[in-house]
Amino acid sequence: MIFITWNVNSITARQSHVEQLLESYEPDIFCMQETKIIDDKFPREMFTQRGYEVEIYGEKSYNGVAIASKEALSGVTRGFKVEIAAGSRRLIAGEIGDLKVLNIYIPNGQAVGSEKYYYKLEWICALKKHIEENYKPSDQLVVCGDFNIAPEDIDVYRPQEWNGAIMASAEERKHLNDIKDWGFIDVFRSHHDEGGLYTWWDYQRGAFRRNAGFRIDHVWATQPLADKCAGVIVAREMRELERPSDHAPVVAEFEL
DNA sequence: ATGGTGGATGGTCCA
Repeated sequence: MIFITWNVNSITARQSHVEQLLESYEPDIFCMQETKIIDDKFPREMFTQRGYEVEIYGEKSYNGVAIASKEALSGVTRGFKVEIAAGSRRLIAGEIGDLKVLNIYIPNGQAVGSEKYYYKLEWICALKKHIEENYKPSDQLVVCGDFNIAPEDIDVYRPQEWNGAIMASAEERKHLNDIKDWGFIDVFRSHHDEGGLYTWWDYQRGAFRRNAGFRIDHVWATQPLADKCAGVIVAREMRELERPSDHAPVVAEFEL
């Protein structure tokens, strides 16, 4: 089973790239973030024409998440049960048989100490509560998406220069790690122990050319599912295309 | 120190 998560940075701007990704990898499940479009305007046909079902939760201009899958999702939920302040469309979940999928777009947080940073922390706390109330560590659960956090210094280009700034600060890392401790394995990291492997590069200053990136897009699996993970890669070639997303897809294979 | 880029939008905001 091929599983992909990708922050597309606008589904309309990235339509041809998404088509290329679907043709290259033929994912069974494809989770998207930052679709940036209201549900009525989402290009569903791109998926339905290729035999995918698609579940969406979008808004105008910002945020927005979606899941395309060869088999239809059941039990689809959108957002937290009780939305927190400034609730935005950043979470969609569903199930295929025994497999549970939770696709998230954690707020960026702008800068450590800013209002948006505290919203980011609050959102992560709400996510933890949501997971505790709706899942068990013994479930076959995958949580994926743009977490906007590089979990460790190894996930950051020149961490000494970044020095605890946004996406790498101790407080957001701790909040995220509290969720991981509930029962997740970072399956990319369990298959790769080296540094220099990133999923996001700033559009500015030739960051991709210099591999000045961050590993902020993740696939986390509970132990029963992580045991079935055969491999995880970053599809860097999607970042090399003309007018790319600033993120590259993360592709995981599970033997289900 | 600043600005550099990109998407949605039609001002700026967000990343």
